[in-house]
Amino acid sequence: MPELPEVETVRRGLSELIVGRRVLAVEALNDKSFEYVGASDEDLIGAKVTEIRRRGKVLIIDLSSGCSLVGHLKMTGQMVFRGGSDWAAGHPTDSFVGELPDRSTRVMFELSARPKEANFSGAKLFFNDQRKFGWIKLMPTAQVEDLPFLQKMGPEPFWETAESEFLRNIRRHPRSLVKAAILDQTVMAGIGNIYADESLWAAKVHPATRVGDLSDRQLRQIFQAARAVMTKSIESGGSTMKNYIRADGTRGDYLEKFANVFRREGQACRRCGTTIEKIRVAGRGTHICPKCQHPPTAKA
DNA sequence: CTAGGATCCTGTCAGC
DNA sequence: TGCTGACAGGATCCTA
Repeated sequence: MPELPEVETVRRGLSELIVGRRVLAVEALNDKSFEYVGASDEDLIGAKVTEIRRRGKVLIIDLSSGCSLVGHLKMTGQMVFRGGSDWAAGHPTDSFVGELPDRSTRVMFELSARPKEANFSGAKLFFNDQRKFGWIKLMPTAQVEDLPFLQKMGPEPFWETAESEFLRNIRRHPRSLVKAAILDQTVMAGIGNIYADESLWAAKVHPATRVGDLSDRQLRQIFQAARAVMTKSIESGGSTMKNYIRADGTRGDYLEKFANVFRREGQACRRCGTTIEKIRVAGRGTHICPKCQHPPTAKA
């Protein structure tokens, strides 16, 4: 699930809540969810959280020990903080608000009080992940950038050079379907299934179009749309506990606030009124307006 | 080298 | 009700 805007929301939330705290204890309830890479518990227990960074969909929690906790939420990961103020972000589920740990909890961190924190009664950070695809690795901070996945990663959408890098990278996949190409993290960092569909709808490009059949102008429009929709999502706060629970107590969906096509099949296109369809492209569920987004066989 | 499909895992939902 | 298969906000590994 979590794509760039959601991971950024996690980063901002955790920055407020855990920077300055020390790690008192860690418990991995699923071995594959927590891995030591050239580091041990000695690099974790007692270390203070100094900064929290993000690269694409990867979260990087720097510690005073010279090591970092590097995490990927994949499809169903979420971070939940409990202690004083409660907070949660990532893939929205009832684990945002239920008692923890629960059956989706994979790793738990016990954290210290901050200086001058009044009435401290414990602080815990939970990494929950229903499908167990996500992971957290403890490793030396200096080695984080050498992770193959980060080495190959394309530009952040907000970098100055992002548009030209995106164009150069995506042109290396002329036979790919454009949806598959923009989901490729080596082309551009941070896009996932939601923002891929939203970007292509905004750029009026059909997701099954081959990259080689698109003009530079169309590719630029896709890039601009992706950056715009992700910016808007970050500003609206991604998916957090706060917007998961409606005022009346029922469960809401933060997509309601900005999605034009994603999970809107059967509803009217906000641009032309045509019924949104759900199809399958590049092995992923894909939402389109069949009128705005011309099929690949038609001349664009 | 690129492109496409299977795969990792749990949970839910539609259809029989 | 109970079973079965499809599918899910991701990325890697394997094959052609």
